[in-house]
Formats: sequence, C-alpha cells, structure tokens
Amino acid sequence: MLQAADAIFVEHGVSASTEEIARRAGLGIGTVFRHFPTKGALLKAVYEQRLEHLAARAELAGTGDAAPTWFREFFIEVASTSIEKLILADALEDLHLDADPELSARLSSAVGALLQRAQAAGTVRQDISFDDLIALMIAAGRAAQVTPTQQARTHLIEVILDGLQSG
Amino acid sequence: MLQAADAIFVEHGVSASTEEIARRAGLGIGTVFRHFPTKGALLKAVYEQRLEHLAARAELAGTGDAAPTWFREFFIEVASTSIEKLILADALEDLHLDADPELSARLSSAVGALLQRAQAAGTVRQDISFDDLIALMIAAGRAAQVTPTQQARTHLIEVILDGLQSG
Amino acid sequence: MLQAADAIFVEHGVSASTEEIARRAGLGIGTVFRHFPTKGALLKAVYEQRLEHLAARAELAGTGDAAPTWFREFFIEVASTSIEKLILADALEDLHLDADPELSARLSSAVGALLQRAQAAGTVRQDISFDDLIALMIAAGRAAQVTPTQQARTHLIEVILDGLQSG
Amino acid sequence: MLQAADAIFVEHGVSASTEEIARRAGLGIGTVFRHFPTKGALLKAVYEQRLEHLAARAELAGTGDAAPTWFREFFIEVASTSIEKLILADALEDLHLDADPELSARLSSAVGALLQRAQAAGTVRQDISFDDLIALMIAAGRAAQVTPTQQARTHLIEVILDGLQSG
DNA sequence: CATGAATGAGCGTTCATTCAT
DNA sequence: AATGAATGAACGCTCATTCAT
Repeated sequence: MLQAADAIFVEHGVSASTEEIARRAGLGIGTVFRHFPTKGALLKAVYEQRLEHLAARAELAGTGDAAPTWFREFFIEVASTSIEKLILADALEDLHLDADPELSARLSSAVGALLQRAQAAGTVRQDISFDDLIALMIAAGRAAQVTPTQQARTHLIEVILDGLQSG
Repeated sequence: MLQAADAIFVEHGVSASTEEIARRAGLGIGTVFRHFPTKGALLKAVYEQRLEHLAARAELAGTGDAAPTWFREFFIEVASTSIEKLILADALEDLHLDADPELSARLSSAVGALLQRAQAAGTVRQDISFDDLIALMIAAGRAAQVTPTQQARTHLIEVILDGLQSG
Repeated sequence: MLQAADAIFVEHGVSASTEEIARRAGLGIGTVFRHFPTKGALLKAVYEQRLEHLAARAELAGTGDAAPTWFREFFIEVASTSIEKLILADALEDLHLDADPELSARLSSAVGALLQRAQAAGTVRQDISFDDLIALMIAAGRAAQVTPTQQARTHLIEVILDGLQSG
Repeated sequence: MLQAADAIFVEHGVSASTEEIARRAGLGIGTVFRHFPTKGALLKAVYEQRLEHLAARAELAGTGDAAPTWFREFFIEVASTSIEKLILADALEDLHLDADPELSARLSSAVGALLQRAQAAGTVRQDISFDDLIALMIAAGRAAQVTPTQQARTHLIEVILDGLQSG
C-alpha cells in the first residue's frame, strides 16, 4: 500500500486522489483510510519510508572500506534513484507535519558522518554543510530527471560532484 | 492580471483557486475566464511571461561587455529567480502543455550564444552541452527551492558553478 | 431555499443531507454552499428564521388590546404551528453555534413582555420564568404533534394552559 | 452490551458510531453485529429495554398503597427519565420501526390502570383519556429535554401536573 | 465586455455492514 | 462464537467552468 502510494505520488504528484492510490493497491477506499486516518498521514508515511531507505543506504556506505570513490558512488547512486521525489517534504510542510524526529536524527547522523569522512579525505570541500549536501543531492536528482540518456545523467552528476570537491 | 496570478501562484502554490486570483486582480471570476479559457491557459501565460523575462535577460547578457563574471551572474540570477518558475513548469508538465515553441526557440538561441561565449572565455568547461547547461540551471533552481536562506541558496549555486568551470 | 431547508429538516430531521435540500429547492449542491458556507450555517439560518417569525408574532400579540384571552390565543397558535421543530436548537448546540444575540434579545424581550402582562393580568402564575414558558410551548407543540385530531390537540394545550394559570 | 449502547446513545446521540459502542462494551465490532443484525435493531433493543423498565415501574406503582402522591411521583419519574428515551423514539420513528406490540400492550395496560385509579382518587381530572396522558407524558419529557437544570425540570413537570389535576 | 450566481464532478472522510480467519 | 480488516455508498465541501444579465 505504501508502495502504491509512492508510485502514484511520483506519477501524478502529491495531489493525486486517494481513490487512485486505493485502486492501484487493489484495495477499497475505506481500507486506505483505515490504515492512514488522513491523506496527510499517508503522505508522511511514504516520506518516512523514503528517509528510511536513504538512512539505510547511508549507514551501509559509512561502514564500507576506504576506497577513495565511495562518497562519489554513494552520491551518484542516491541522485540516480531519484530522492528528488522529496517534493513530498514540501507537501508535508504545507500540512505543518514533520517527519518522525528519531528518523530524521538517524538520517542526519548517518549522512553527516559520511560527509565528515569525505571532508576529512579531501573528497568534499570544507564549506559544505549537511543541508547543503542534501540540497545538492536533490538538485542532482532533478538534473538526472530531465536528462534522457544514462551517459548524460552520469556526466551531470559528476559535474556537480566536481563542484563539491573543488575549492 | 498576469501579475496577480503570478503572485498568487507563488504565495499559495499552483493549486490556489482562480477566484483568489480574480479577487487579487480586482476582477470578477468571469472576466478571468473570458481572457483565459481554462486555468491551464492562465498557468501557461504566467509561465511564458517568465520565460519572456528570462529570454530578455539572456539577450541582454549576451550583448554585455566582457567582464569575466557576467556568466556567473547570469546563472545565479536565473537559478535564484526560477524557484517559483519550476513550480509552474511541473504543473504545466502535468497538464501536458508546452510553452510557445517560438518563445522556447528564442530562449534557446539566446542561452546557447551565452554558453558559447562563456566556453570561449574559459568560464565554462568544454564538455558541457546546451542541454547540460539547461539541466544544471534547473538543478540549481531546485537546490535553491529546497533551501531556506538566500545566503545558502547563493552558496549552493556557486558550488554548481564551480563544477561547471572546473576540469 | 431557507424554506426548502426548513421543510427537509422537519421531514427528515437535522441529519438530512444537504443534497436533498438542494434537490428540493431545485438548485445545484454548489449553490447551497455558495450561500451558506457550511451545513451548520444553513441550520443556523433556518433556526433564526423561525425565531424571527416567533418574535414577530409575539410583538404583534403584545400590541393587541386587553382581551382576557389574548395570551391563551397566542400560546395555542404558537404550539399548534409547531415551534417544536426547535430541535434545530439542539443541533446548533452540538455545533457550538449560537443564534444571533440581537435576535435572541428581541425574542426574549417580546415574549418576556407578553409573559409579564399575562402574569399581571393573572392569566399566568407568578412562578413561571421566561425559559419555563418557552419550554412549555415546545412541550405543548410536541403533545400536539403526537395527537391525531384537532380537538384532542386543543384539549391538551388547554390542559397545559390550565397548569400555567393554576396555583 | 445494551447498557453500553444505551450509555453511548445518551452521551453522543443516536448518530454515535457502532464502533464506539463496541469499544465501550469491550467487544469487537463484528460481535455487536452478530447479536443485532443492523444498527436499527440495536436501537430498538435499547428502546424496548427502557419501555421494559417503564412498564415494570408502572406495574409497581399500580400495586402500591394509596398515598395521595403516588401518581404525581410516577409522572415526575417517567417524565424525568424519558429525556433520553425520546431521542430513541424519534430515531425509531425515522426508521419506521415499532416496539414489540406485546410490550406496548403491557405498558398500556399498566399505565391505563394507573390512570383509572388516579381519576377515581381525584388526582387527575375526568376529561383525560389514556392517549391524552401519554401525550402529556411525552410533552413533559420534551419540556424536560430542553431544560438544563433538574430543579427547573421538576418545576415544569409539576406545572403540567397541576393542569392535569385542575378543572 | 464584465460580472458573479449557478453548476456538478470530484475529493477527503465516515461508518454501517460483511466475511474470512 | 468472536474478531476486526475490508468495503463502498454517502456526506460535507471545493472549485473550474458556464452563461444569463
């Protein structure tokens, strides 16, 4: 059901009807509302599931060995798989809802650790904050989204990565 | 009236009601629909007005003197001001509407000329195509969109610009 | 439209759907909501229209001559014409809405004056308050509602009136 | 379970959800519907349980000693406690359901006997029929329903009782 | 031309009712 | 027998769109 909602939100935007989501999930409309009492709650759940994935991936990257390319690989992977859909975050903001603080903290800490290691290794310049990094990942995802070939996509992401390293 | 619509779309998002726009413009709802037969048409008109401005700015930048920073300034300006434009672009995409081709062509040619001059001047690396540049502008705009302070926004755009130049 | 709403509320209770009211009024559902932004507002308007009628009737009765039967006649008339439908008041209470204070005051003052005159004339015993009188009118209306013949109805109302006078 | 339903109906009105009742009764929603196939059936059962009590009380009053106040006490008690019963009666009427005829008959006979005794004792005037008495009980209940304090309620009922006796 | 009342499809949400476990 | 997840009709309400004035 979360998967159906995620897919529909990606396809038709946040304003897609809950009925559409129910149909995609093969469920009655009432069933969706039984599990998520409002549409906002569903939105939030989808969003948090994404943060979940992102955190898991970041934690995994953090435990990897010291190959000089791991940060680059992580960044490319994240941007390619379109975290861009964090539009959800905007919608949540409109609804005055926040993601689960614990989850946010976990994500911050995992990605923050990654960033520190990368900065220590000289892969990322010093004047980049955690929020900067997140924003650039989203930006890279967006660039990838409007670009038709895989080759061009990777190229763009590397351009941004070069900016992250330079200076 | 376009100004009223633009302002309302920026303030309340694309889903703001047409009635709200009419009220802001000091007009009756019927009058708005007399000029733009659907809400999509109004959206498109607002979007095209923005492209209009962008094209004019690009053409102006193209004719400017050879100060080494003009490309950087143009890029920053575009990315900063396209925050709201992007919302419109997404909405139009949903509606399967495209901006006027003639206008698009005019914009392309102006920005293309800019790119060539910047590459000739060494401000932009050689392996950047026109499409790459557009994608990075969109990306930079998106990064700006998710960033709350003006200072952080400018910082991010400059990181991307560094990537555009490096190499 | 208020008339349609009134009729429907009487027939099907306060929980009748707004759509039903629109249908009865020969209007689209949107039109009803254009005039009364919520169902509660419609309920309130219907209720106030009733208070309006009641106040007008009370004011009229107050200006009449001193025939010894005028209070009795007023009471019978009011009870017969079913103010009982003040069930609306209950619904309003549920919604935490109050009737327009000015109107309430006007009604209180008109009926209050009537009550004072009747008590001065000895038609109504002294230990009856304004609220008591209203409650007894509602009660008499309810008695009338469950009684099939006009003769029996009048009889019941007169029994209650006798109670109002005795003592 | 009937007690839970009764309590919930009194607290939240007839439109309270069946789920709420199940929760109060400490049961699953399915269990409630296993015992009462529709919500109307549950409503009816609660109503009949109240009539049950009423009949029992009437029968008891009928066998009591000859204290001159027993009719008055019975009437007050019935009117005071039928506040909530009336809500149910209205709801049943909406659903075109009637209480069990046997029960109704039992109630009628008990109350009819009471009336005869009261008239013989001079507590109730002669021109009151059984239907009149029922209508006045309903009316008194309704008066009580719209009256906030217990003291005022009792006062109103006594006014009606005075009417019943006078003449 | 401008207006705004009227319209009704569509959305979020609730709740009586069913049925597989 | 008891359960509660699933269902979908129905409701209150919004808003793009139309059209008589």
